[in-house]
Amino acid sequence: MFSKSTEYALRATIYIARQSSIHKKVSIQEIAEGIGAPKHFTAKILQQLSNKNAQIVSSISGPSGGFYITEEASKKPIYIVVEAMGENTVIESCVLGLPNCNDATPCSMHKSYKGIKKELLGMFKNRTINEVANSKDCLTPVYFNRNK
Amino acid sequence: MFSKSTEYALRATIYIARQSSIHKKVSIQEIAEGIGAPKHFTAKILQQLSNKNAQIVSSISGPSGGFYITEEASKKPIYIVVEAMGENTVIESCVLGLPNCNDATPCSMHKSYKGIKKELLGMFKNRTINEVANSKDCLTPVYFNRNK
DNA sequence: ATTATTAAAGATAATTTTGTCCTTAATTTT
DNA sequence: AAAATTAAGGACAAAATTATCTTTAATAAT
Repeated sequence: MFSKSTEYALRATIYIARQSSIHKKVSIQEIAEGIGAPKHFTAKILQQLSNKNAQIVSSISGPSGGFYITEEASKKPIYIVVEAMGENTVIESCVLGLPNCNDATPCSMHKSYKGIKKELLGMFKNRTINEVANSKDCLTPVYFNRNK
Repeated sequence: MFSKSTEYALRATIYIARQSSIHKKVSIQEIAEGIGAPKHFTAKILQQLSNKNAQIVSSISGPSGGFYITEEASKKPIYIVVEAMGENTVIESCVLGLPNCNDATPCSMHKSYKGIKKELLGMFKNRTINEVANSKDCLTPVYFNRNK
């Protein structure tokens, strides 16, 4: 569904948010290992998530530094991560990739996809980063990288 | 959601099915123009859809030749197109891309995504190629490439 | 038979995505 | 102040995806 970049972005955000909720900052090293993603590639993604436009994750250099997410940011919908990675179109556009598909001039799948798209969008827009990160639905202690 | 290849594959299949339902064969040229995809790339995709494993579209070389879909094939679910392109995982796997995510060891989004995934899968598995191609939901005479 | 038309197949190229490496800057600890 | 630790940023490389081009094979019409 999403690109690797966006998958990593979501996983990283959730990982950091979990640690931040117990007031822990985490290093790129730890994040990368925790989410099962290449270290330097993870670094690049974290830059995108922390830049001026996105401001989803925060960071501090130097020893005892690392990444964290403010309480304010963690109250925003998880959707902003997808948006920051520029992949909100994945959820919002036509299944057949038609640029001119809409309610007025629908493609063959438009009607059946419309409701699903709405739910999909809701899944990202109606749940905050914090809610997702600390979801009770996910009972396992370590979320990612279990098979390492 | 899907790669360009799969989008083109779905569009091409629908386009051919529509023409086949009025007993018309169509050339690569016509298909490519009709769906708004590069000609030679479309040809490659049609090869994938017509090969021994897939057998979704049929073709005949030479003048008055072209592509068509048999009545039998058009009764199969549109899902087989996605499958032939090797992208059924897009619909069937974890949103976060975790290989070990399942009901027993769910990721943070698993529960909320589960129902959506089921609907998404149903959209492709419960509708035949013919149903999608000749859907009454789509009223516009030309499905694709309207802005050319 | 020859020519024209069409798909099949293979080679190559461009672009995008993914991944790695190295240097620099910031910050803390000693 | 010096050393150590961490993120930031830029350059580069590998792989995958998307796109193009050329030749060959099949088939029909002339």
